Amino acid sequence: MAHVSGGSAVEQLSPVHEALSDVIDSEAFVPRLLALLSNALVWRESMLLRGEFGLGTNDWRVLSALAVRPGITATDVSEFLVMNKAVVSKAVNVLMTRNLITSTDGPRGSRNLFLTPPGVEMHDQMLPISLAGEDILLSQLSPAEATQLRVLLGKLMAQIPRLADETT
Amino acid sequence: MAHVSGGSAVEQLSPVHEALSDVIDSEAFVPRLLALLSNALVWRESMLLRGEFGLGTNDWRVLSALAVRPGITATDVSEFLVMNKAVVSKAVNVLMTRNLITSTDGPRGSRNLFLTPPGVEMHDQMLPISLAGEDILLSQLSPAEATQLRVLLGKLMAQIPRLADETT
DNA sequence: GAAAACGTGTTTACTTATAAACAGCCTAGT
DNA sequence: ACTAGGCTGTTTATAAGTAAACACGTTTTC
Repeated sequence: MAHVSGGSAVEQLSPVHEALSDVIDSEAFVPRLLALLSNALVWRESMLLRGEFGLGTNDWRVLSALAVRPGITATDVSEFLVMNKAVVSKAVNVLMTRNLITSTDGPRGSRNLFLTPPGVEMHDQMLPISLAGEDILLSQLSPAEATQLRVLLGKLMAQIPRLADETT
Repeated sequence: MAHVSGGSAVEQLSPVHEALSDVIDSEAFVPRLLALLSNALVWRESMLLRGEFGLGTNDWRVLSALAVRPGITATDVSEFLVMNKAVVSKAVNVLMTRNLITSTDGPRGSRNLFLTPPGVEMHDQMLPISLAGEDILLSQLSPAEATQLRVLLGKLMAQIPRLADETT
């Protein structure tokens, strides 16, 4: 082991601490697994959508929201997708410019958003790409396992409010 | 339903398309669940660590890597944590400035990184916060379920290379 | 009916992430 | 020895995300 110059250093933690912190970056630490999986999915989707359609993941998310909930407002999209208002605003701008969505004036200065026919076409082309991500990820799971995974993740989702509470 | 002004719009997709795209933002779509869970965890950890110690999640990640692998280089940390080189470089800078880590000169102009005693102390204070995130998330799972979750996520992890391959 | 409060969406300033270019150093080959 | 290439880690430029401030119009409230 190299000589330590310019200050004291610790080359070995106590066994207890090492055992604990070993977990953090191991394959057993769920938060790390979730982060790596999510990052890989987003990265893939971003690459494919940008490359083939010149749209970002946020644009795609908004487009997909309007496919399911035609006529909702930007604020609704923001809540529905758990997405920042500014991000939605920019995505709406992009989609408007490319004539993929239109809007009608709603109450209180709001605007109801709709897909245009080209928007529907674009949506139909993007959707399979997005769905394929899940297919690839789950391809080694049996149907029963896939179901169980969703059940377990659902239970985890229920704990999100407790994570947020802790910071207050 | 409001009148559509300034262009044609589509208020309703075909049943087939609607049924498909409905999945994307539903509780059954695994990529979305993973993203929401991961974001919530990172958000919580970021808030707590920044608030209590003035360090970001990247600083913490690097610190934890050095606790498990004392003496590794910045490049090693980058690979170990699947983290951008630039991010590691900045984190190392922060940690150096605060005397939480030291370095010794290694081969080829590399530097071996070590925790200092204050770094170990900081690590011991931060670790429980990080571990608590997982505890909260898994708190409604039985031990058997928790194990199964890790197994399933492990199978998903094995598919990450296939996600990356698709973009080439 | 004027003033305050609210809800809409946009803009701004700031932070963070990403990838490519870069400079320095060592090694290897000729 | 001297050049070419391959490492290290840093810097830079660009893109993306975040939160607060903002402007505008519409309700309320007195």
